[in-house]
Amino acid sequence: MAVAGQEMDQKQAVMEKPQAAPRPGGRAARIQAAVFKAVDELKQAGEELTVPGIAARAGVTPSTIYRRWGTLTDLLSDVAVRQLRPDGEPRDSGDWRADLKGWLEQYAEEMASDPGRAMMRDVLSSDRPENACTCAVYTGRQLDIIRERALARGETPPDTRTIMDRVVAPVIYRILFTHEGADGDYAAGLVEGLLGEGAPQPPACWQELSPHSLGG
Amino acid sequence: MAVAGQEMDQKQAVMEKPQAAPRPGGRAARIQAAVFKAVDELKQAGEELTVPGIAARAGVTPSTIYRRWGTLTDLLSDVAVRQLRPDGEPRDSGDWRADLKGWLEQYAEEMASDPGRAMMRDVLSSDRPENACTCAVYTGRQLDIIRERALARGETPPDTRTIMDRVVAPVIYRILFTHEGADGDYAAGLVEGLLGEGAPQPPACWQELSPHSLGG
DNA sequence: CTCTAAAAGCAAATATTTTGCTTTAGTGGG
DNA sequence: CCCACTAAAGCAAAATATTTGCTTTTAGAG
Repeated sequence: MAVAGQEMDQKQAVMEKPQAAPRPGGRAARIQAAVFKAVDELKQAGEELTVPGIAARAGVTPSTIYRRWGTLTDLLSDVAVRQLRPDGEPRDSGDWRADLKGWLEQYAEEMASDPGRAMMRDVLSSDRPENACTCAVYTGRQLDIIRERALARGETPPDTRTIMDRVVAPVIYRILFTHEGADGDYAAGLVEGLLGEGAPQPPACWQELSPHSLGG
Repeated sequence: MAVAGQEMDQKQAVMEKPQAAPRPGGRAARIQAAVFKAVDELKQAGEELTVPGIAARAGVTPSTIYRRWGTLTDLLSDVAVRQLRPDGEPRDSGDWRADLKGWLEQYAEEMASDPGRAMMRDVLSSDRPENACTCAVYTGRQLDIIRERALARGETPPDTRTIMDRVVAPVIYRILFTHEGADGDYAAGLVEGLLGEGAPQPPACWQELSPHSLGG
């Protein structure tokens, strides 16, 4: 029983448990795919999304899910990041401002939609900071693309961090915290304001506090 | 049994079920307080926060909690908003930039702390948009105070919406999505950049995608 | 081909959530 | 002040979900 102690230690030192992608191509991957698909389908169907339900649909036993993901929340978080991955590059219109406006408008619309909100919530609800971070990385990459093209054309776009701060962050904040959409005008206004002054639309939600549960 | 139909209808038309504060001052309020206190205490103690556990500590039956709040998530959301209520006014230093920097630095630190993150997560995880909205309102009010004072002194601060977009949103986005803190320099940089150009610190988190669950 | 270890299946044990019914506590009318 | 009424709490049984110990399968290494 105590045969290969040192070798074990070496192995453990090297291994870095990559959460949910152990032996790529094998059974693990198949099951992961089945589970993700099951979640997608149940979401589509408007079903209730319970672990037993997902397991049944995936043809898998619940304990498999519990052991791999821990909680429903974490599973949904993983599913959401996957769905948030951008499917293509931002359109190239020959001008970075236009590119950015176009991209942002679509991005804002997606994120403000009910499924978009749900995905963000799922990502943020789990205790997996990597997932939230991945979302930001995806966004940053899209912006980088717009930016690289601009630089190649000799334009001088602000750096990605600035765009995140000035344009992405306000849109997301608005969606998450004010329950307002972030419509085209608002988005365009943010882009206009990117360099120098800019104060577009007024807010709305913060007129009245819900008395709700604030009593004490 | 069908005696007072019309009167019933009138009553129902007037009532607007205010989620969790029904007959103020009575039993309902006492129980709400007991439950909130129980949650606080268990959080303090680092306990696990289950509905049965909270119910036990509050001296209440679990079904009471389930019927009033629906889910643990919603209860925690309510608790979190209460804790996020600001305890005082921002300091008055005689200059709005300084006020804002001071306030923001403290705000960012609070929100970036583990309890702060947990509270934001709790608020955003529930399907109670009012709660998230309330957070934004609280923040807006603090900013309004700084701003009103500035106006009274004859200064010309940007409007609250702009401050939210340019200063609050980036800080929160950073905390939620990049798992970085938002330190004093970063915050100060945002305030400096409020009018005109400004591009402080570099990011960090978005160097590498976690391979985790992005396989397919 | 065999051996090993990680991961899946299975089923029993726990824990949680939901639900129907009963009891209690505020509220308004007499 | 007492009574009737209603909303909410308590209780306990039923339904669900989660955890856990053990067995079986499977992919990969020798």
